[in-house]
Amino acid sequence: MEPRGTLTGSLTSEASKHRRSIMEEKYFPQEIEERQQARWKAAKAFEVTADPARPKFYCLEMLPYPSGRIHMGHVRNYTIGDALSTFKRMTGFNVLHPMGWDAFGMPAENAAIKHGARPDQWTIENIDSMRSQLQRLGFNYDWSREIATCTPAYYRWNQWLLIEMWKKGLVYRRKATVNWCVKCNTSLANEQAEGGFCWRHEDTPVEQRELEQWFIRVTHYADELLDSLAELEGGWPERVLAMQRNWIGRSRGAEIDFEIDGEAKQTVRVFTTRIDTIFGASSLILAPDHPLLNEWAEAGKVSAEVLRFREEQAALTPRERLEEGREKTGVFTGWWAINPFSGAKLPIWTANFVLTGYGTGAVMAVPAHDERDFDFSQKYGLPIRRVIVPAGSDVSRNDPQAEVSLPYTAKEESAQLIHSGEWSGLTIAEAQQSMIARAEQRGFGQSRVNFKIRDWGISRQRAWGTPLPFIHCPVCQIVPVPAAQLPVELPADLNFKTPGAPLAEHRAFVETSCPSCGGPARRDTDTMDTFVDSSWYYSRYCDPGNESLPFDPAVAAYWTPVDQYIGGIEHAVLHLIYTRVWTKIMRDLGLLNFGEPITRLLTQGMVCLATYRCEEHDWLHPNDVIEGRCRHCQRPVTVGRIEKMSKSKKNTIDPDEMIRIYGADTVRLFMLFAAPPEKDLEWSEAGAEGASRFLNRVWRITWKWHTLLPPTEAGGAEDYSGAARALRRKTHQTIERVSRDIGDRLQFNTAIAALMELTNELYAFDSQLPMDQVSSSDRFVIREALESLARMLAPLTPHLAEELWSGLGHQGLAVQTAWPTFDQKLALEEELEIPIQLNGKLVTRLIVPAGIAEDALVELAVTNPRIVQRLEGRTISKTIVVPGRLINLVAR
RNA sequence: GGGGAUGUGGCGGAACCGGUAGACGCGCGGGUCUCAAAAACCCGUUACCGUAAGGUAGUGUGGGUUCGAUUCCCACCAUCCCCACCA
Repeated sequence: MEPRGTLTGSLTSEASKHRRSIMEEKYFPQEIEERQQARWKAAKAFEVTADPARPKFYCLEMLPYPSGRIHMGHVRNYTIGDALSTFKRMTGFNVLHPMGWDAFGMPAENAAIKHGARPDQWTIENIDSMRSQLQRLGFNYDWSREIATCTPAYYRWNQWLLIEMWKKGLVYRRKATVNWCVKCNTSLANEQAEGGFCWRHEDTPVEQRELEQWFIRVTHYADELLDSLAELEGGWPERVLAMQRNWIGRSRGAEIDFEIDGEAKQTVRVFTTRIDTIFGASSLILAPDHPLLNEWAEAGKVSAEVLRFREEQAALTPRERLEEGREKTGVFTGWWAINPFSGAKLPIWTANFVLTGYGTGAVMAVPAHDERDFDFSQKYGLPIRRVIVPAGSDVSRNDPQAEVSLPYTAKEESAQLIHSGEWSGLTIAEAQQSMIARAEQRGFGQSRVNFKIRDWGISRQRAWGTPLPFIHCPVCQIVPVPAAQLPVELPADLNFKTPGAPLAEHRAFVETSCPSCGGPARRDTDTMDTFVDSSWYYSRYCDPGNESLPFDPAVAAYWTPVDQYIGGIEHAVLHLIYTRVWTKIMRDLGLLNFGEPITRLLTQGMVCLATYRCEEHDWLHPNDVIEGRCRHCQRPVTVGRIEKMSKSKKNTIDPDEMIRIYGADTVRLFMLFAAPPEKDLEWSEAGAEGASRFLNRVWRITWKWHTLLPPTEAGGAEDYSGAARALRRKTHQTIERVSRDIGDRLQFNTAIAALMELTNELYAFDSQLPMDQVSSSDRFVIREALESLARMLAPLTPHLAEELWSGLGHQGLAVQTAWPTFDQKLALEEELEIPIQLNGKLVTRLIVPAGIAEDALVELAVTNPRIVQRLEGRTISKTIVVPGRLINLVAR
C-alpha cells in the first residue's frame, strides 16, 4: 500500500503560529500538550470527507454516557482507538474517527427529580466538561461530526426509523408481561433483566407486570443473528460470539399434540428436542400459569390443591423463586393425556420448573433421559422407563422397568432406541427424523425451532428519552406521526416533582389530533429504550448533518461497516446484539448494503486497582492507607482483591489529576504499555513513572542531536562503521516490528517495548561517539533513528511526537506524515547466534556470519569442543538444521 | 449443570508457524557523578550448587506425540467471567 501524506492540505498560517522549531532542553508535557492541541485544532487535522478514490478505515469506540467526568476506563478505551486511528491514517487510510454522547438516560432524570435540574441542561453541561477532558488527552476525533443522542436533530431519526419499521411490520404493540424495575421505575427488556435482576441495579430483582408495550421483532432475525456470527469469526473475540450464541439459544426439536383423555377435541402441545425418547414419557407437565390450567381452574375442573399450588406460585417474587433454589415441586391435576405414539395414558401435572415463557409452556417428562424429569419423577414416584441405550449394550437385558439410578442423557451417535415400537433399534438421529415425519403425516405435530431470544421491548415509562412517535385515536387506533411532523419533541417544561410519568401528565404534549381523521387523540407517552440510540449511531456519524434522512446511503456505503470497534465486554449481549439487529433492519429498509455493522471487535480489559477496607470507615482509597493502617482511625486495614475501579469501592484514580502530574502522553503510554489491550490492567504509579522516564529519555537524546544533524541523505552501506550499521539495522527492525504489532496484532505493549529497545540502542551508540569528531554518516544514522522514533510515537504519544518532529526541522504535522517504511535488506542481521543442541538440550551457541553455508555450519557444530566433550565417544546419528535458527545433533 | 477463558521470575508481561524461555518495564542490589541527596547514567537480577568457568532444575500437575513442547493432543487441579430449571 502506498503511504500517503497529509489529508487536509498544507498548514494554514493560523496553524504555523503555533509551531516552534527550537526545542526546549527539558520536557514540559503540560506546556507542549496545550500547544500541540491548538495546532491540530487550527489545522483541522482530523476532519475528513468521504473520498471513494482512497481506502477508508472506520475506527469507533463505544460512545460514553455523559455522567460529567471521564474515568480511567474511558481513557484506556479511547487511547486504544486513538492510537489505531493515527496509525491507520499514517499508513495511508482515510480514517473516520468520531465521538459523541449517549445522552438519554436515567441519571439526568434522577438529577431532575433530586435537585430540580433540567435534564437537558444537566446533560449539556456534562457533555461540555467531558469534551474538554477528552480534548486535554489530545484524541484525534473529527469533532465536526459530534452527535448527542438527546438532541431532536438526532432522535427524530429514531422516530423516523421506528415508523418505517412499523410500516414493514417489524414493530408492533401488544399487552405483555414485562420485567419491571422498581428503582428505575420502568419496564426493561429481557437482556436488561438477566438472572432476574435489573442490569443497572444489581441488587434489585425485577417484578413482572402486565403492560401495553412496543416491541421490535427481533425473533424475525433470530436465525440470521445466529448464522451470521460465523462471518464474525476471527474478527470478534470468541467469548463474545459464545455469549451471543447462548443468548440467541436456538434449539431444534418438535411440537407434539397430546390428546386429553375424555375430551377428544382438546390437546396439549409440548415442545421437545428429544422426540426419540417419547416412549419413555411418564407424565405431561404444565407451567403453573398455563392457559389450559387457567381454563380448568375457572371451570372448576381441578382440585383445591391444584388451585392452591397455582396461587402460591403466582405470589412468589423473583427473589423468593431464586431462593427456593432447585427444589422441584408440583401437583397432579387429575387429568390424563394420550401419548400419540404409544397410546399410553400419562398423568398431567403442573410444576414450578416448567416455564411459561419458553416453548409451549408444557413438557413431556422423560425421567430416564433428562435430569430434571428424573428428579421430579423420583420425588413423586412417577414411573421411570428406559428407552435409549448406548450402542453395544445387550438390548434384551434392558428391562424398561428396571431401576434407573442416573438418567442417560448423552446423545451419542450410535445410541439406539429400545421398547419404542417400530422405532426400536434405530439411532437417535434416525428416530427423530422418522418420528417427526410420522407426526406431520398424521397431523399431531411438526418439527419446530425455538429460540431463547425474545422480541425487544423498547417502551420505557420515563421522560428523558425519545418519545414514541405514535398517536392513539379512538377511531383509527394507532396512527404514526406523519414524517413531516417529526420530530415529536420532548417538552422543556416537564414536571419531575410528582411521582409518575411526567410525559403522561403533560397535557399539552398528550392531547393532540389524529393525523388520519382529525379527531381528538392522545400521544403515546412512553419513550424508547436508550439502547435504540446506540443501535445505529455509527451510521449517523457518516453524515451527521443530514436533515432529510438518518444518513445518505451513498455516503454510509463508503464509510461503513465499522472496521474496528472498541469497548467493554459488558455489552456482549446488550448493545452488541441490538446493533446487529438494527443493522439488518436498516439493510432491509434499503439504507445499508450489509448485515453486520462491525468487522472487528476489541473488548478491552478493565482498569483495576487494589481495594482496602477498614472496620470503621468501610472502603478506603489506597491513598488513605498508610503503612497498612487507616488514615482516619489508625486501625489495620483488610487488603481486598484488585478490582475494577469503582466509586463504591473507593479505588479510583482521577485521570485529570494524573494528566496534571505526568501529562497526557505519559498516561496514554502507560495505558498502552502495562498490559495487552484485551487484558485487565492495574493502575500503578510506579508504572506511570516508568512511562514518563522513557519519554524523558527520548526527549533528551533528540534534544542533544536535533541541531547537529545533517539534512536527510543516505550513504552507501560501505560509508558506515559497524556500530552505525548496527543502529540502522535496529531502526529498520523496529519499524518492521512496530508496524506489525500495531497494524496486525493491536499489541501496543510489545510495540512500545520495541521503541524502548531502539531508544536504548541510540543511547548506547551515542555514548561511544567522540562528540568532537562525529562523522556525517554517523549523524545520518542518528537522524534516521530519531525521525523514525518520532513518527512511530505519533499514534501513542502524539504531543511529544509533534514536538520532536518539529524539533528535527519538519514543517508539517507528525500525525499526518507517512508512517516510516523499513528496508528488509537493512534489517537483516550480519551475524547470527546459532544455538547448538545435543538431543534437544542446549549445549552452546555459535556466532556465525549470516550467509554461512549449511555444511560449514554443521562442521563447526560437530567439531565444537563442548560438543565433542559431551558426546563422550557416541556418534551422531542424525543432524537437524533449521536454517538461521538452530542445529540439533542426535546421538544415542 | 452448560459455555468461555486464563495459569510463565518478587510484580506487569514477552516468546510470530513446534526451534536460544523470561524481550521490555517495574521492583530490588551494586556502581559512577555529588559535600550530600534527588535526577541521570552504567552493571547485575528465574532458582539451586559453585569464587569462577560451569553444572542442574525450570512455563499449574500427570501423561502422550516429536530430534526438539510455554506452544500440539489427553486427563486432572486452580482461578476468573458469562449463562443457568430453555424441555
